[in-house]
Amino acid sequence: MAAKKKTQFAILGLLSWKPMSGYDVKKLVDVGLSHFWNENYGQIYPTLDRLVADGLATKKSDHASGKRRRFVYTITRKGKKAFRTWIEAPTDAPIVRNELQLKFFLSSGLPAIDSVRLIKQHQGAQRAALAEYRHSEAVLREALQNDAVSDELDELMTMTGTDSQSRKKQLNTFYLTLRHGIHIIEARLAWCEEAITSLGADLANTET
Amino acid sequence: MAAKKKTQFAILGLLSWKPMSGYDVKKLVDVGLSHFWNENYGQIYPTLDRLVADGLATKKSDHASGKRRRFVYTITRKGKKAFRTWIEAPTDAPIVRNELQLKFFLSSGLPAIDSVRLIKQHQGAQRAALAEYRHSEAVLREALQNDAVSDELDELMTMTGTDSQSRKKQLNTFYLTLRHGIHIIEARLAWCEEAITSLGADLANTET
DNA sequence: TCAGACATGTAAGTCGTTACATGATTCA
DNA sequence: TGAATCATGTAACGACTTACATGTCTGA
Repeated sequence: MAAKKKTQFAILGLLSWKPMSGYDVKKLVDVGLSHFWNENYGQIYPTLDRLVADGLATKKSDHASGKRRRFVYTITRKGKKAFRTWIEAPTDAPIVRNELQLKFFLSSGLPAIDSVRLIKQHQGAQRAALAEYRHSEAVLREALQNDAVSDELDELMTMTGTDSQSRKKQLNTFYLTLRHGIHIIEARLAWCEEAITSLGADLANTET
Repeated sequence: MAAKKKTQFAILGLLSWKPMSGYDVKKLVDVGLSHFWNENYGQIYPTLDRLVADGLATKKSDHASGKRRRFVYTITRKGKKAFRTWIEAPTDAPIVRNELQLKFFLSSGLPAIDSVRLIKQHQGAQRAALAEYRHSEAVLREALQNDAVSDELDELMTMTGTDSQSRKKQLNTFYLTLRHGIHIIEARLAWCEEAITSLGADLANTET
């Protein structure tokens, strides 16, 4: 029939940390999961309502005291159970749609110089991403070593609802998740170097 | 409104090598692009018809001489132009949906031992994939060095319609594409090691 | 003969993106 | 006062997956 409703579990997992709104969900996904996951409002709000319909979460208006209207979703016991079941179920292999690789593969009939141009653009984007990740890595590493979070991190920790006991564990999870992103980007950059060298040799052979 | 019709260009790119059927398209995608792309029949056949409707390809019955019924699609001049335009257009960043990373990130509230189990399963799957890739790598490397393709490869080269002049270039593209997959899998495995070590230290700290 | 590969297609349902629509609050 | 951020949602349109449906040919 159809796919696996992973959006539901992703949101359920975030709610298992702390009750939050659709807006909070979006922000946390963007900040914490962006290099291997993404969700958008068009998915999030309907999914939250569905979670409620399925009894996995409850919806409460948090509109009091002259504040903005805001709906906070809280995971139920049934929701926690469903989340645990999902965690323990077999995990699908990573799904990747890499347009650069697709273009590179398909453009084998074109001059090598075109492929090199393609790869160099990609290389630039990956280097920029790496620089950002390296910054976050430094911030997290410092927090882990000094056992004290910076202002920058404090907001994130508040959003996740982490209490002080589990803070270090949560930080380490963030750190390791980021390390995964760094490993992947470095792998892509290593490939760029290798491919450019290989195609450069081609160019030298055919053009001299 | 909606997404970018990359399936169309992926198929167009394959047709730019050689006229082929929907079945051929599926096989080539599975063999050559599987670690960074996938298509299925439910996409392929409608897309091929759409390509024809848009004047980017033509459809011919290849049903003669007691053979099976078979429809072969041929790229048109307009199709080639559209393909070139796509190649030269800005390339989207890779899109990844990594369920393992998602689970790992979300399960930070669970005991470290659960995370370790999760990662070890993933590690096993990645090791198996690496072994397969290593085999293909050896086959391709040999073909490149000896300038002679094995039987195993010959079928692939026939499918792609490569003539003898561009054969070496085509082989090198296959090789580099595969190298990308190997870089990525190695990065994932390196992360697994790192994460298990880190979580192992946690376990030692909290359980002794 | 019979399994496996060849070959084409549809139906149903979900996923996912983008644009649109609307409005409140905060802070410089 | 006006830009940025907070906040919620819908509509339209593809994209994507899976199961189903059907039939042929080849080679062990």
